[in-house]
Amino acid sequence: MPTATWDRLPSERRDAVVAAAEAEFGSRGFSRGSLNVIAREAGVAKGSLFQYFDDKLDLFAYLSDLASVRIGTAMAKYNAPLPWADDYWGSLELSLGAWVDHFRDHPIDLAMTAAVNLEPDTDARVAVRAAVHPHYLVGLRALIAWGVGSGAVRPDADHEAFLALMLLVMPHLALASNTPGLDPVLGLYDDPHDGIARIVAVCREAFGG
Amino acid sequence: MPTATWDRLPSERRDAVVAAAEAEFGSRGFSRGSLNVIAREAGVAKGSLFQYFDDKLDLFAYLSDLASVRIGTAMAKYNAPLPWADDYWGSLELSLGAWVDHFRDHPIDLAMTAAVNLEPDTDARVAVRAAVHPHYLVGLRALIAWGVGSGAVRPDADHEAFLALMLLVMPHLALASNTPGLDPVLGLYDDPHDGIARIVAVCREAFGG
Amino acid sequence: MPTATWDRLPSERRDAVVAAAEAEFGSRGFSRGSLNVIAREAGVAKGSLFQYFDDKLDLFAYLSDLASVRIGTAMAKYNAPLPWADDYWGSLELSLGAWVDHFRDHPIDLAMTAAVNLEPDTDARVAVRAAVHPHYLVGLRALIAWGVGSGAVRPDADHEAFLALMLLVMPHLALASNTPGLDPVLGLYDDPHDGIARIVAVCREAFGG
Amino acid sequence: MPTATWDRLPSERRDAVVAAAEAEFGSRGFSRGSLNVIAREAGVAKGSLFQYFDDKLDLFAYLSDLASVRIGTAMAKYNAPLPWADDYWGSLELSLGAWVDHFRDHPIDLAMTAAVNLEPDTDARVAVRAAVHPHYLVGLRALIAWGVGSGAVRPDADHEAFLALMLLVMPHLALASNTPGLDPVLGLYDDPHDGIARIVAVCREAFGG
DNA sequence: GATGAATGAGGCTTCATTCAT
DNA sequence: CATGAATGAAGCCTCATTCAT
Repeated sequence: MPTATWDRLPSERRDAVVAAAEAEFGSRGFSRGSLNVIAREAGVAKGSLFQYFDDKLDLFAYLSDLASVRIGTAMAKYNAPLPWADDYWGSLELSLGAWVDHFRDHPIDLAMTAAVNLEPDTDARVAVRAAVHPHYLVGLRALIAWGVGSGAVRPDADHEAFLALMLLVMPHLALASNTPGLDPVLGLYDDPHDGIARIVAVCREAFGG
Repeated sequence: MPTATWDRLPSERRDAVVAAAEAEFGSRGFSRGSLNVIAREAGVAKGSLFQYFDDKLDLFAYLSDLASVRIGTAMAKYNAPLPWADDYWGSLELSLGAWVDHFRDHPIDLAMTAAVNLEPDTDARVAVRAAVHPHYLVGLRALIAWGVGSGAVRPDADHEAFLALMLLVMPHLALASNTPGLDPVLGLYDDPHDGIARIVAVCREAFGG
Repeated sequence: MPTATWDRLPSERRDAVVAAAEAEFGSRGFSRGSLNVIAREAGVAKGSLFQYFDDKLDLFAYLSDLASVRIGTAMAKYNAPLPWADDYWGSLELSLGAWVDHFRDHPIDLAMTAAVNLEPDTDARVAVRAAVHPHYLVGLRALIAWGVGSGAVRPDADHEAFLALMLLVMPHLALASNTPGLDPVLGLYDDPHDGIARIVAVCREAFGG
Repeated sequence: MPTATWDRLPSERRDAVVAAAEAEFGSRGFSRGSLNVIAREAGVAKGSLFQYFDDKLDLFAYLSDLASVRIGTAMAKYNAPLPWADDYWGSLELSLGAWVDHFRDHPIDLAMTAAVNLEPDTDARVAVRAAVHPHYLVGLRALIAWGVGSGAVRPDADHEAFLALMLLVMPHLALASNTPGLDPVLGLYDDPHDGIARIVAVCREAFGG
């Protein structure tokens, strides 16, 4: 989505734009975020942004993409050494714990996730999620496949429903564990790991062998 | 919340403002909705709106409140005649179907739900959810109690997790069934009722007797 | 086309906006004319212009309308005392002379006529001419009817072609008589009245009895 | 006019620039035409355009020149085989028909004609017409001379007025036949050839033998 | 208590031109 | 001689809010 010009840019310039845009969109969301502010903070002319990206949405989609790749990479690294074959549900619990910790430690990723999931403009929300969903789906399908392979997930369980559930739960987990007041029931903000354990237990009942 | 002036107003005037505001916010969302349009459609001076409400957000919060009462009442009416005792999971499926249909038929309620759940300003989001969650929780706790009472929900199941799940799923169901692109897995937008059936089946596996 | 707000405005404010807009559009044309400049020169907030007119084109169309009414009124006054019945072609010549003199004496009308006829943006040009043509046509049809009534114009002449010719010739006359270099043949800029006489003679040959 | 660099250029490069520029100005007009687009379509760096031409207007003037030569050549070719001596007015009608058709089939020539005739900047308009008028006049004087020679045009008719009329009518014919809304009387846009016939008939009455 | 005109900052986007490489 | 990134002024337009009447 960025233009060829963007790719040829010196990396300091790219970094300045990315940092300014993440800060702005992270704190004000997509539709309230301002390109004026981004350009000013990045020390870049307003017009330059339009040499790099088609429009505001294009820039935001690019940042969403960056964030989801970053998140995906981190999670892959967390997931790799886990004993999925031996203890699938335990591994899932550890993985979701790492997921929550990642967002605690990477406020920019948290902010971008919030911006993507909370965008109030319908069109923008749909567009941006369409860009991000595939990334999530790839990772989640693999995760479910491991469960099926190891026998921990019943072959006749509704795997797509499992997928849909995770797609709904994971962003919620990220946000609710790091923002007070979003989850009045499980207390995710105060102690995410207990809530995670209970959620995994539910999944095990529903989809386990 | 509305000023004293608002309460002293002739009810036709109040109704005109509410109708115009719901139509505008319902079709364009909160941030894109325009007070100019609302005033014009209500046949009221722009300045008058500011004698009734502190600002745009205040007006919107008032409408949110109206909507959650309206939604709660409608659902209570839907739920009352269902055979919860005889067929709990079937009733739950019917109830969620009615839930989705309600939002399909009441775009204003949909818009309010979207705005409440998608508010990008963290503080505002937390505050507005704090106001709305209790309404939901009351209804959902009752619903779960019926399940336990009828034996359909296992006594030793994690009832709080069930509650938390429903609190997450229901707004998602309302939005994803009525907005394209939010659910890439179950196809809720194209055929909500199939997705609902699968979700209920998952709950039954997880919490059923 | 102006809003109701415009009509309720104090006349000094209206006059200021009209004067600024005529100066700007007259000197720079429609598409190069700037609303920023107009607002600044009129001593009015940028946003106010949009309370008075739907958009830039709406404002320009209004000014065109004003100018054509002004021109039409002036011409009607010139035409009234002329001896159309006794000496049609002589009267036509005098009338066209007055037409040219009017634009010499009213540079704003000249500038607006230029702006309407020379607008380079196709859509704007079409829209603006559509607003102005009817005014011209009413006057010209009357003028031709007098010729037919007096017997000076042959009943079987192509009256519509006469009309089309006048519609083409008159703006050209106005511009070419008051701008050097537009008419390299008849010398309208140096001595409009000789050129007019020759044009009327052509019409007499073509449409006369 | 082009720089010396332009003349030293490989002809493919020149052709690419000319083709891209004609396409852009042809479809979007002078003021809305974009040098960015031209450079991109021509496969040439933006900066290069400024090594070939002083500025946007210089490039456009060059294209205008190309176009008027092209138009003149095309019309000479159309006119040559027509039976001017035997049927002057019929030939004129055919010639004007071909004129209109040429512009229908060559939108770039149409755009150039529009830009030349509609240039809103007074000085630029005068200058560019001064460059183009001589081309027209040579052709038109020849055309009128044929009429006089064949006896179709009265020797004592006002030949200069005929010339001036054609100079006014021909660009109008080109534009009005190919742009809706410019001619509300004769319907040139819908059926140019009927309008042309009526115009020629008028000329015949006015100047014919 | 109602009105509605005025405000003006701010929104996104375009583009001819420059100039260092 | 070609390149193309950077510029930044300027474009039109929106809108919540104020305040004098």
